Amino acid sequence: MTALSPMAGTGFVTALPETVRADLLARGQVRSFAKGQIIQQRGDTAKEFWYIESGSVQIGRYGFGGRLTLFALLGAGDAFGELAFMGEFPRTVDAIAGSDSVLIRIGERELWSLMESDAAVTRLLLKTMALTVQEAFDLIESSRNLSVPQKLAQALLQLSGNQEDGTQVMATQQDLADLVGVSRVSLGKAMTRLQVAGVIEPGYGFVTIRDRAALREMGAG
Amino acid sequence: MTALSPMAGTGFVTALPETVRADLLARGQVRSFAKGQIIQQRGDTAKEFWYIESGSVQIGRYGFGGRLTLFALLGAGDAFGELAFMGEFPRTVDAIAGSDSVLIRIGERELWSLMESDAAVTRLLLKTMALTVQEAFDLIESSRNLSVPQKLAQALLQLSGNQEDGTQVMATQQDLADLVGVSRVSLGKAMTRLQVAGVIEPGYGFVTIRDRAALREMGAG
DNA sequence: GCACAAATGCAAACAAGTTGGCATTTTGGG
DNA sequence: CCCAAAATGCCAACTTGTTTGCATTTGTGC
Repeated sequence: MTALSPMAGTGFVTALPETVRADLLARGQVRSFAKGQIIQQRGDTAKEFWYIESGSVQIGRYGFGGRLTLFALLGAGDAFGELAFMGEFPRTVDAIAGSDSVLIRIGERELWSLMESDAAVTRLLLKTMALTVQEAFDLIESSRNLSVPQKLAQALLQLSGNQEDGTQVMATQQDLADLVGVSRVSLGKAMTRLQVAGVIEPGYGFVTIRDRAALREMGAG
Repeated sequence: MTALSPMAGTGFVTALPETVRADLLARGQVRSFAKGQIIQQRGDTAKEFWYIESGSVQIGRYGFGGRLTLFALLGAGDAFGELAFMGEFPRTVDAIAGSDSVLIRIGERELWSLMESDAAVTRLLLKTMALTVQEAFDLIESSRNLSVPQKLAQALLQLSGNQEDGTQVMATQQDLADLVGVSRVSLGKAMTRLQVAGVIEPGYGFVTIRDRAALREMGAG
């Protein structure tokens, strides 16, 4: 049911005051995307800002030889697209619908006008981006210093958000492998290790979180 | 002579209009740091913003077992500290003087007031942070998909800024290893490979860039 | 110029992940 | 209910990088 991410939970939109949030979403347009459909591509000059109403979105880059580097798996309540918007350069990441999804598209004009009318929006945007940088640093640090099981534990922790034990994280082993940055084989092995430790239970296209506390334990040094 | 970085060159301060820049620096206080001295530490609640007048600064994290993960080697003209400032959370990275350095400290109040008096400053800050995120993503992508020689080539390219061939990058192999995220042994091997290819010339505490074009070539896929 | 610290070079044993290939299981659509 | 596609399990050879330890070179301060 859940599909959040290492970069999710910054919750820019959900952190907005309710009136502003409603205003923003009211100005947006609803768009549907089928699983696997491309929402944005590297090089696109469009500057929309997206809010995920339902479904999930993969943020990453298709590289050399079809190789995929995922930076985040976003879920309902998350937003993305602020980078090209703020940075004033073309999109530098691809976004693909991870499942059938409904997004709300907020145009450049709408967001700018909102920023001008409410300073809190700007400040929140800055804060959100600062958090994104920190999380990117976390990703780099763990990718360098942790073992695959540890990285998997961390990824699963964040993917499962703050849900209680028993939640299912909807992601295939390939998804997780692309996210963690290892081969499917290595990810499978790590999965088995977490399973025998009793902290997770692998499924077909999902993973059941059995023991978040233990998972947190394993993810640390 | 040069000591820039993977995250440098965003040049927030230097990109400011000259009058604004002078104003900002005038409001700051000059501070000197000896090589190896700690400028800021994880967990610090201070929110200063720093501008590097001369010298170099290492941005990273000391982890488990004294292990160091470097995110950037900054040089004169670079600025840092905007993350804790914007994000409103304690420092999440350590900053250490890589050599004897002179920094200009800009307090929280000064930066806020400047942001309020000039909207361009805010916009530039947003743009700078967006760039930082992109560069962090680049780091993640290359750390996953490139070989050590390729990563070293990229690091050296950025460390050497836009200087012409023949510049020296002031960094030890250990520095570069921490930056690239590999052991010193592996870095040494990669160094040798770039050397026999004729693109660089290793020194004692520095590396001479012989052929930037070829270096760029090697850094790509 | 000498002593000592810092930086580099090197080598073998070891650890971790990748690749490529194939078998098996599960799911969902007709 | 069956079939094709998707997802998972597994294996062996291979590649890459780490670790440990020590030798050598280079620079610096007295």
